[in-house]
Amino acid sequence: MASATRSGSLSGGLPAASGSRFDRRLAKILQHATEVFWEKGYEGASMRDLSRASRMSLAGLYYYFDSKEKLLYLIQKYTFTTILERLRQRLQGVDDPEQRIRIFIQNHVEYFLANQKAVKVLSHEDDVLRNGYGAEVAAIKREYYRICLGLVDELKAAKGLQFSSRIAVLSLFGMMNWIYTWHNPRIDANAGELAGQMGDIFLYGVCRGRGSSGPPPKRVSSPKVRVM
Amino acid sequence: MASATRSGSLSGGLPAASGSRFDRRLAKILQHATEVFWEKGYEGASMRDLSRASRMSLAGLYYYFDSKEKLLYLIQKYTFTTILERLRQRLQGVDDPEQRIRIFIQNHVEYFLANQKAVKVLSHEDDVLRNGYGAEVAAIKREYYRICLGLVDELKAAKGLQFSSRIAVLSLFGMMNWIYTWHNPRIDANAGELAGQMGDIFLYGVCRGRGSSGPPPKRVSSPKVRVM
DNA sequence: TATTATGTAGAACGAACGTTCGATAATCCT
DNA sequence: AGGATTATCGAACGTTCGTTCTACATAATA
Repeated sequence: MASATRSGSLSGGLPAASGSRFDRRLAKILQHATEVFWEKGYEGASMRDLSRASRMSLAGLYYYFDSKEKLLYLIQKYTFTTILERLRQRLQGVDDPEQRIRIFIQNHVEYFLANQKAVKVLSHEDDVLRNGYGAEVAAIKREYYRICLGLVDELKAAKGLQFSSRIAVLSLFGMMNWIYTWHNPRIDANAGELAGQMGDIFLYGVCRGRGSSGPPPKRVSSPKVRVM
Repeated sequence: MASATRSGSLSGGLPAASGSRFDRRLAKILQHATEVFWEKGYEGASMRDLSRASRMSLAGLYYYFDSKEKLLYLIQKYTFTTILERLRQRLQGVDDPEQRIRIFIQNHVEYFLANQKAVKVLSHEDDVLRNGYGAEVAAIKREYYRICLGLVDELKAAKGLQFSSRIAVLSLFGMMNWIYTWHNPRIDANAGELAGQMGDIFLYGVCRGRGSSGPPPKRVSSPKVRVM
């Protein structure tokens, strides 16, 4: 008789680490669960794995949330909400469209590198949440996408460019979201440098590419190929 | 007493659809399995799901392969081998570095869109294969990456550019591999157009970005942020 | 200190999991 | 046609799954 929806600060607003005893314990469990989901994937991770990682009995876990699915929901919602909140803060007071896009990239990459495990669980277990939970996380994600789309549209307007905002934005997300599959902190650049380089590729790419001045690029003709 | 390693053409070289009765049946099963893995993920899909999709009994399936893991291996190896083989064919006889990169992108995007389901199973279930199977697929993937890295290095040499090939290539892979998460055939451009736009972003991006002429881009200073 | 919330654990539930076995049906050769 | 090989099946194996029940410990309140 308790669990899940009661969480004072976690389920409603944010921070997890401050708050009631309940909240703090739940936050710890979420951290451990994130690690396990990161290692084995959501479906591949068993409640017994989570129990072992949290050093709490199987039954004890269910005092804090009422299903494995809700656990994933809490992780995803918390992670995404945090990214979005920070972005809004950093965007305040900056007007130059190019700079605003750089801030977006910087914020995204920085968070992704600092919280690789959480964001893998966010990206990789994208479509396992059903119904209400899924819809809620999807809504936050859509809002985040919409903001980036807005930034790109501002840039287009300011510079008089013409290209598909949708494809540009989704390509940018691809660059950034893929990082978790390859980044090696021992050999790869840090977040700032990485964000800078991706920012360069993206900004120079869309400013010069298609619709702007310069000769039309030579495209590739696609041969007829049998598929599968 | 049969299964798996006997497959004449599937396990050794390619085509799946031509060959012995055994091979043809196995190919059909693989297609159905791909669909199921695509829907539910590898861990989330049960052998009973596969049985239902293939309209063959649970036991009957095991006549064709000896474990669920091997099934995933067959799908991944076949898919990846095909992409690589086509790339090699298309690259033959083309010398211009920029054009060669455009061919790479075109080939990748085209295959990804034509085989979205197989490709998701390839990307998404990247690290579930263990030991021998995992190593073999990883080797093909590394070879594919190495080719792309080579193309970018050719471009750098030809144009006297300076930037991190590794980051550039991995960003490009990110753009392309992310497609399966968002592409909607009803509203999004076809493969050729998509490949063209991504090619533009990438090529203009790396040619102008960092190290080339022009003013150094204004970067973003990263504020101190608490994380988690 | 007695009493009430709050937190934890052991053991078990039924269901679903991947896999195997022995028997049967379909197909192929001669 | 008849025997051998190839393909398929129902039924079950032993595990592991997510979840729940009941009982017990700890902390907060009075």
